[in-house]
Amino acid sequence: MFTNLDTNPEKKPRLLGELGDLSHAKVSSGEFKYSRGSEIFGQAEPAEYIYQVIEGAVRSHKLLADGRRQIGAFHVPGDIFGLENGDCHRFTAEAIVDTTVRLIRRQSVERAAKTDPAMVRSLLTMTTDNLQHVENHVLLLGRKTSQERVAAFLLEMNGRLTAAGVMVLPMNRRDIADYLGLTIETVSRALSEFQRKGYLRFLDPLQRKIVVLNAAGLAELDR
Amino acid sequence: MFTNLDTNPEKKPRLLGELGDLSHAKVSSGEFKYSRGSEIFGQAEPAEYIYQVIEGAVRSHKLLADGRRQIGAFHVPGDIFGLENGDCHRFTAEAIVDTTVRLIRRQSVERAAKTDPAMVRSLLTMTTDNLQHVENHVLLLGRKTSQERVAAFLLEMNGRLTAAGVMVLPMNRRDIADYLGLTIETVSRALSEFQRKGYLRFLDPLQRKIVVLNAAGLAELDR
DNA sequence: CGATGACTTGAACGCCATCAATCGCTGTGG
DNA sequence: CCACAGCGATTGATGGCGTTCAAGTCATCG
Repeated sequence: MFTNLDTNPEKKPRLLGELGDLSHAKVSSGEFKYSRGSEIFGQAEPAEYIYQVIEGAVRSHKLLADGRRQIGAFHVPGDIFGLENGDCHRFTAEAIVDTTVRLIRRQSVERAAKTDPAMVRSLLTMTTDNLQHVENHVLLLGRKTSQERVAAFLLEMNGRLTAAGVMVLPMNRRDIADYLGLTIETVSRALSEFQRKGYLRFLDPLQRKIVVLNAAGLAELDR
Repeated sequence: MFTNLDTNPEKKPRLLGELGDLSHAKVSSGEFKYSRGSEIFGQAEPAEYIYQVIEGAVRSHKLLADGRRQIGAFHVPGDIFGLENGDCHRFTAEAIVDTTVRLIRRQSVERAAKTDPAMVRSLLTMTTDNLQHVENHVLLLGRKTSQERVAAFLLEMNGRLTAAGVMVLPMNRRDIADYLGLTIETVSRALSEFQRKGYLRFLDPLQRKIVVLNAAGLAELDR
């Protein structure tokens, strides 16, 4: 699954390259800031823009009628989100911390796609990457134990937001729990267990700054 | 989620239309039969073909090292599966019953896509539909109770393979359980419970032929 | 300071998994 | 034809993993 065990991988993933495709073309784009906790778009709203995180972090989620929440993905700098083929957003997106995003008018992408086949290709590639992530998440949610889930989460985030050997999580335990289909207590217990095993170390009292000491050990647990 | 409550919907979903796009174009295709239980392609194998179910049923799954299985989707007549953007299959696909599929050389689709922008569009639409299904499944696996999962499954299948008011499930309880992230016993208990409530009726001793008597009741449970 | 929010830790509960027995049907061979 | 094995499914008993409920700690902020 998330087999990226590097402690210091390339910062910007290929999606930035993809947006390169979008941005150099004749598509209009601008920037916008969202403060911590604010909604960027809501589920079932018409999709007017496509977004790319410049700074900060975003979560995309679905809600059940009684408030149960499932987070589908976290978006960190470089990631594109809110890309829809249909007319409406299928998730609600919120800024986890103060966040700057680039906005691209969906209409202008559509227009560009009409004349530029490479653009449609690009959209297809991004959608497929997205699909692949969600498919792996289905396996995690359907069949993995709580420890395996938390280990997988750490490995995923370790690959995506580690700098100078330290991973700084922008999201709280509730967000993690709702991403992994668990409760905050279970997430907390798994993290404590990993610490006791010497797989990781916390650098701050809030325990959001994490050094992974034994990625192979975590990968062993994930499997 | 799966809000199709019709007991007798259009047999062939839009995907057939999509493949229409594929088949009328200059892409080579043929037919092939797989017997019950046989593998159509394996995870991580190079993707040489794209498939459409003509008759029968197919399951796509991922495995963990110790044998735990997660079924990502069931494919019934009209459905396309095995469509990859990358080089390799991300699931293993097996025939649930004796099954006839149409094979389309992936290469010929790729070639057609180079010259025909509508073809890429078509691929994008199919991938997006796929993505949407998996996104809903993530919510189900992450946050729904066992009864809600089974109810959602029944409603989904009711929309896809009901004829003359009767839904005939091609898959056994193990397949259903591995699709819903449950055990066969839990699936069985939920179905018995629904029968007791008068939401459905079994027509055969194997309890694969089902008449849904109260789809609204099931939808209530799903939510 | 007292209040609040994020996180951890402990104890008890409950949903679903596990283990096991049984039922009904199918196919096979004496 | 019947005995019997085998498969798929249901049903019951029990147990465990993760949830729920409840403190408790620590840091921040008014």
